[in-house]
Amino acid sequence: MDYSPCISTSLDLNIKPLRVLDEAPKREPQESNFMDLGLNTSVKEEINTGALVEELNRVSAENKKLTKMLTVMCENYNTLRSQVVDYMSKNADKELSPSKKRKSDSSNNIGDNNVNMLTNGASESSSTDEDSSKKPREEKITAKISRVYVRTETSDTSLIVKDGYQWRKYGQKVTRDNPCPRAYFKCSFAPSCPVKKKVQRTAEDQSVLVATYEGEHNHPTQMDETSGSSRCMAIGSVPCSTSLNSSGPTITLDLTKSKSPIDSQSNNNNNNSSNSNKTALKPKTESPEIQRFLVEQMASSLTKDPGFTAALAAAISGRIFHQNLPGKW
DNA sequence: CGGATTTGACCTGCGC
DNA sequence: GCGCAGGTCAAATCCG
Repeated sequence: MDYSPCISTSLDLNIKPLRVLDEAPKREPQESNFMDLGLNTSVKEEINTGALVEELNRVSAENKKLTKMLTVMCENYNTLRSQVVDYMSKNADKELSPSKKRKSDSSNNIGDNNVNMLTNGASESSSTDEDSSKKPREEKITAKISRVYVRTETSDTSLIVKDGYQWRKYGQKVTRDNPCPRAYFKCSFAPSCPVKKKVQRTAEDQSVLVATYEGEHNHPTQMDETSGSSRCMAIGSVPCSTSLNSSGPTITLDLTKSKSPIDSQSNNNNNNSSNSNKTALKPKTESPEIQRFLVEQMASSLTKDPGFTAALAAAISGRIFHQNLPGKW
């Protein structure tokens, strides 16, 4: 994942309404009052323009610097995340290879078993054949298996993984290799939906729930039902949702919240459209059109906000004003 | 009262 | 064939 190319971090501060650059000669009368230092108009304007250009260069250099810092941060985040993914994969292999595992089980977790975990959210997916021994052969082949790791509060004893679907618990069992009970769920949102889910805490870290999904939903999520086909509840204002559907996981980041991006992405599983081994845990990489749309939405939200534009105008004019006063800044 | 959850019994597949 | 373990069923129970 690479966030930096997705969104340009350069601020396109459209300060035209302020008329400080291209319309400096047409300054308002009151504007000249506080800068009248006895110089003639053309000299003053020259000085002001030069100062503005200088300031603009400075701000754009600062902007570049911040962009670079953000890129570095993203890279560091990616590196750390991949380390976590590796670590979890190793742990999952260990956990799922007891000596007396059933034949079908032990063969499942070799190979394309992508397991991921986020520190506080959910994650991941893969297509494995896990737990398929009970099913007829054709189901074994076609059933899509994915696994999601969800970190919960240790005090939270419920085996509930919120993923946008409605589940009905039909059984619970204590398994041999894990003292924590495993809960069995069926999708109850659509009566004909064949999807099943197993949820169990990991033996190593009981704050981590492992949800194993089996099959494909033949219906939309509840969120899809209530808000149309859009998986994002409000792209322009308060965007954030996570959901699963038959075509794969959907992650929408809520940029208005202070939580870390990690918290906002979850349930990145069920890449059912393909059986190939996927790199899990990617936030949904939208098409360039959608990315552009999101950026435009953000920009328009900001520019339409009178408070923001007023504050921006005040800040810029304030800095310009102060720069023309010696001893300040 | 109806839907969801719990839980013991039963079923099925696998290893020995 | 037997025993074990995981998965499912369904009656009992809970809860809003």
